[in-house]
Amino acid sequence: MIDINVIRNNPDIVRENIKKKFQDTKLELVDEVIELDIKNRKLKMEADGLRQKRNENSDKIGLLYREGKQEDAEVLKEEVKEINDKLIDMEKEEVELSTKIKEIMYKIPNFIDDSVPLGKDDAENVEIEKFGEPVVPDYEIPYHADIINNLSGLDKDSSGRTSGSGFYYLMGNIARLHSAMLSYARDFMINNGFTYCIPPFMIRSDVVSGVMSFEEMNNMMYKIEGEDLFLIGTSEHSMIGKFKDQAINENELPLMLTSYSPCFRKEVGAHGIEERGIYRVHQFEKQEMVVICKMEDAMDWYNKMWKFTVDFFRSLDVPVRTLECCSGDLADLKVKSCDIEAWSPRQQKYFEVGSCSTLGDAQARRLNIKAKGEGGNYLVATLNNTVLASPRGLIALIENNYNEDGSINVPEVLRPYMGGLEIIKQ
RNA sequence: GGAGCAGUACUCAAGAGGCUGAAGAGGCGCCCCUGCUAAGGGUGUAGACCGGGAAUACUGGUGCGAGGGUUCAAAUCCCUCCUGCUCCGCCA
Repeated sequence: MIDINVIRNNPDIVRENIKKKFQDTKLELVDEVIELDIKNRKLKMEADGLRQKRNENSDKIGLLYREGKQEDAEVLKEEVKEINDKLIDMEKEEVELSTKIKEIMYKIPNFIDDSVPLGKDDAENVEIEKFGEPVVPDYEIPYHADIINNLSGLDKDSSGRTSGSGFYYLMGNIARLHSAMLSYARDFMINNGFTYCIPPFMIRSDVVSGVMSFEEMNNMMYKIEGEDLFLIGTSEHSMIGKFKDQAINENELPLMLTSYSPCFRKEVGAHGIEERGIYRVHQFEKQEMVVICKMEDAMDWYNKMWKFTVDFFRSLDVPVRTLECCSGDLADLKVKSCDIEAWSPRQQKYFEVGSCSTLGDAQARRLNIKAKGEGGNYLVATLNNTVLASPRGLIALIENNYNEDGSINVPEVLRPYMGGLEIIKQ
């Protein structure tokens, strides 16, 4: 969500931004919202004038009553009644107009950063940098689900019976490895100065609509029946929602938070859930990082944040690369975003394990998150990034630490979390 | 889930239909005094959001947990909801 003042004063740069995102069908929204905005302000001026008159008269009525001039008061009462009659329709229109304006403003994409590569869709995302040698062993790496299965670490038959497709039972040392990774990810971020946080796993609809677009909401979020509650798709939702309608003391910025949560996603849309294994699932667990900072610091933080994830995976000896989201693939709220992809020696390509984004002040504007400074309040920037999402991260780890005999090496940093175990084998 | 109480500005808190944008205190700003000291006196300070305006001038509107309602007029009366506290019930 961008500032409507920009549309008032400089609609061309808004149009240009829409074009850069290949959303030409949204161009007409700019003119539409300009027109509605003019109407709205004109109406507000008129209505404010009437309200002023009403307030003045009401005060007078009070005075007249005290002076015992009942009759004069009655005359004024009638006058105010007339004003109120006029206001009924006007106020209804005010609500309609501002609702429409808000709807359109929600649809107009946030300004992308100048550095974002232009492109239509994910096919045009750009590899930025590789970290670590993408090793291809001279033996074949089986499909991740088969590796885990052979180590008695996965039971999808049972989860199918209890919960349907898209769920899993992780078992034994594999389950422990999954938890070890998450614990390590938590400590990794704590050691980098972040504050650990366990948020609510359900949030209300007003928070949901503040942190994501409408389509995302439909495709991702599970709603609790009979309640105004949704299961979170990522802890970013509750972590950003935490600050809804808050004015944070300027000297507390930047807020550096790392949160753990299970994540629930419907995965409706392009890919669906039909994939075998545990790559695309309805439920996973994630260690997330969230930063709230001043707008001018956002880009620095963005660059620090994706680097944390790279460092994290490198500390597990998993080769990764960063893939920058092109303009057309960038969600409407985002200023800039990149995926962290891990190397898959089986597929001999990289696959997504995390995503780092700066939303600028778009989320803050939607949710009314401000900083309290000396010169007044101002909107903050919000950023989020995955440290580790598992089972996806688990898959990366397993493939890259797979031995020809079917066993898996436990990376050194994880051994303290595994009771010293060095290798997982049959 | 049941019962009771409460939600006012940075904080505490008064207010119980109009004279309340909101007493008082703390805090904070400034000034003064001072050997009796984690001190005294004086004085000032009210936010936020949306409009008009070149404007940091001036000005209108909104606003006392949220949303409705009654009224010429609502922090104040009524309804619904949310949140917190206390008690009961239930339960990891």
